[in-house]
Amino acid sequence: MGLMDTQSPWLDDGQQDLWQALLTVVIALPAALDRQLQRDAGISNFEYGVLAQLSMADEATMRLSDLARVCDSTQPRLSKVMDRFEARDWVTRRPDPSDGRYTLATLADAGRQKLVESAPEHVAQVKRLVFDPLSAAQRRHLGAALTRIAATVRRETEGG
Amino acid sequence: MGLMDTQSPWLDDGQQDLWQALLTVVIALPAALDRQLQRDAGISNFEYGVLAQLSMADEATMRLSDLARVCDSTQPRLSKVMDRFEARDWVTRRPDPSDGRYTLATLADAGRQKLVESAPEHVAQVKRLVFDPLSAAQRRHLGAALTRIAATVRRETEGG
DNA sequence: CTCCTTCACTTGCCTTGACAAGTATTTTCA
DNA sequence: TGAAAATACTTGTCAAGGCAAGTGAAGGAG
Repeated sequence: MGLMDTQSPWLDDGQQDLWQALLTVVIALPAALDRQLQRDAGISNFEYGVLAQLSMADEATMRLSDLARVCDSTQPRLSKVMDRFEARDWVTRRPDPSDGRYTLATLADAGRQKLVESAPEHVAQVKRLVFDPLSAAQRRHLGAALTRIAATVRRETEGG
Repeated sequence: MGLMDTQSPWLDDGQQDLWQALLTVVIALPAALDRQLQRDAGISNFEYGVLAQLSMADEATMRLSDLARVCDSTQPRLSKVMDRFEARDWVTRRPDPSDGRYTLATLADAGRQKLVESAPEHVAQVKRLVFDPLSAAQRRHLGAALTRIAATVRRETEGG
């Protein structure tokens, strides 16, 4: 992480290849996930993530602000998704008894059922697109590198 | 790439970590790039990519359909961006003499100037967020893994 | 106790992007 | 040769998401 890393205003050839591949992945991968979920389950990748995160929480219940953070979402975006989910009885909302400013969201039975229905094909798609092309060693390396980048981007998003 | 890879309907713990990091990167990284470019240059990451791809082409000229493909874009999306660019004299459009169905886009001087102005801070941001956190070996591994995933996703997008 | 600030969430306006239909040009084939 | 199909791009319509302003609740100063 010396000076050279940020000094030259251009990327060298090897960096260009990495960068182009990363651009393709960050653009085309979410689109591919959205297509599969939209086709098979009628929900977006983001909506799936909201259901999945809620399902993993204690009592299947979270504060909306926490849910927004783990879903990499803004509050207005999550708010509108929760409107749709509540209309379909996939979740319930109620004020947090311990602090009326917070809102607690709980995954309802119909929402859990939707998630369980959607999961197998979605997980299979993730494995096809991300895990199957890689060896076990490549997966380890990829995980390590992405974890570092994700941490850096998170710092930038929150603090910067 | 044995049966186990696609058979079980769930991800194991190591896969979960990789997957969560990848989700963060594909969502938060484009957002961080957009913020920087919007703030410093008044353009989106996608618009920067269009200018950059055009600038690298022979004679700074490409068919719109080719440009859309290398930018991972649909045709309507690119069409509207070209409307804005043409209004600012950043590009010119004309029918391809060899086949009037194609449209050739050429980067104009003002467009190249905008790109050159915007590039240093943008490239620095890319280096900060993506390259600086990694060792040289990690960069090689990441590039190899992403190239494989990108190829798989591209096949899915085009053929599937 | 009252007012002000802070905090969490929601609402309204606007831009962006996707999909489908429309237009213009070239190719195909009877 | 002339109508039909294919190709490349543009336009129209609609939903999704970002930002700023609005609402309601909790803490703090006077």
